[in-house]
Amino acid sequence: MPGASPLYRKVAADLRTAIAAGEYGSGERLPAEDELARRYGVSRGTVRQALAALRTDGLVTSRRGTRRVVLGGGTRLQSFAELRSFTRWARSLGEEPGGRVVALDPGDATDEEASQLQLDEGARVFRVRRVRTLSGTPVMVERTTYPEHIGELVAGMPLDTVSYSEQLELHGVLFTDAHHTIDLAVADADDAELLGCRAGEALLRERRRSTDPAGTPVEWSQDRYLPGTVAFTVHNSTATSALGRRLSER
Amino acid sequence: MPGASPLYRKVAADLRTAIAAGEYGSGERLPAEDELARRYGVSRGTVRQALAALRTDGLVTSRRGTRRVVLGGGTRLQSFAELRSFTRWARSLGEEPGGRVVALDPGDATDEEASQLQLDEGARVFRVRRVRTLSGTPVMVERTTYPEHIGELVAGMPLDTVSYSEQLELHGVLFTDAHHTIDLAVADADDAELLGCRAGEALLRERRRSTDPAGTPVEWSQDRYLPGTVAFTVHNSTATSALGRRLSER
DNA sequence: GAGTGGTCTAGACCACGAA
DNA sequence: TCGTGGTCTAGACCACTCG
Repeated sequence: MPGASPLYRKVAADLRTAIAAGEYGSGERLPAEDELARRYGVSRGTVRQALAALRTDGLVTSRRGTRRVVLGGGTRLQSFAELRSFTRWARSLGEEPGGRVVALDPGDATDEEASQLQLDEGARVFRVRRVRTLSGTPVMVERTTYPEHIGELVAGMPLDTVSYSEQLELHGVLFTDAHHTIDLAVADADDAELLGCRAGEALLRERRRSTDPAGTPVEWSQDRYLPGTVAFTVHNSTATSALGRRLSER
Repeated sequence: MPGASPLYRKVAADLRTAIAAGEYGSGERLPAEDELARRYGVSRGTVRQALAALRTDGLVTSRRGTRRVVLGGGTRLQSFAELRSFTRWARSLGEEPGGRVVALDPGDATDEEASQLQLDEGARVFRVRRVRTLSGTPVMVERTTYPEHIGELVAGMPLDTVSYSEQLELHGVLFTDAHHTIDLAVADADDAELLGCRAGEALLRERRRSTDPAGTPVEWSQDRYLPGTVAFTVHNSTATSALGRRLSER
């Protein structure tokens, strides 16, 4: 029946806009599932699929016995694509993303790189270091390690490529899962120079391991943000818990 | 049919232990859905519900056309309860959780508190400030604001109560959703004294707004961790995106 | 072309919340 | 008690991957 995108996505999108438009205000109750099913001319299962998406976004509650309630206040969450790509994220904010490649070198995988990318120790990898800017202001230093076959694609791109992500997707490299770790790091001399801060100053660090649909690691990245430029937001609930906390390893 | 917990949870639990036991190693393919359905004597829908849970935990991939693949390496994610409660989290690590109440006062809600807890400005709230320790070592300062009716419960508890969460649950206060924001904060004089660090030093900050099943805010908390003690981990994918990134407000 | 996961339907029963 | 969401079933068709 559906042409482009699944039915439940359309229902979800419609509900999202309805909520955004204030049709269902914060704290109000959503129509019952049966009612929505009738209204959209789909089965209850499809409605539930749509509502599950709103649920994990933290847009609505859900509990047995009562209609769903619209939750207010939450920060807008980002699509996976926006989250993974600095460029897309910046654009979605209306900011002008930029970047400058500081270094792009092949090398042999360190222990950590090998482990994160599931390569043999000493396997060939490509490392890219970039300063990322928002409307001209440096906000982040990005150190990414790619496995050889992907790194070669990156190395073949013009140095002023703004978004490697988008280019890699055009080459058929898909990113579908990512595991993030967020903590603090201390700016080293390089960071300090690139970001215009003092060495020794604390930075917000995000380490990220991305995998493709088959579960093969395609990227291992360490991003260091200047304090006060970004914050990370997470929604979770008893039903969906994507967040964790762990002791820092030393 | 089942008494205590839904069927799909049991299936999910079983698959989780099988994976943990190495029955399906990292990178290996899981049995097909139909096969699992037969094996567990449930319908395919139920198996899919179980697998969806493993999916959002980042334990397995999924894409059309191929069997699911077991993902390796990811840090173990925590249950919602472990995540929300410092006490439970510490216990799950085998550490001894501790805390010392520094201040417990009623007061009038500030603008931010009123907005986060969806109260009228100037409404009565309770504020608790605590130092949290892991096996005796201070790692975090917690500043929590409760709406009046919950704060009164907290105020009625013994000062050496280790876990307010657990006590509140016994009083029927349920936490089901939370929205977290993670960024940096600078230690003020109080933080410095309580944590034994220098004032002005950077701390890892987590701000958290928790709501009950009806969507009513029950807690607004700001936790500041000593650098190097904890890191936050998030898994997300094209299918489930609970993570966001946003510009810091100033 | 066979195998597999993604989507969708129709109907059933249960557990919980609120009146 | 009744409305509602949670769970479960059985079956169908499609879209994609891979040999």
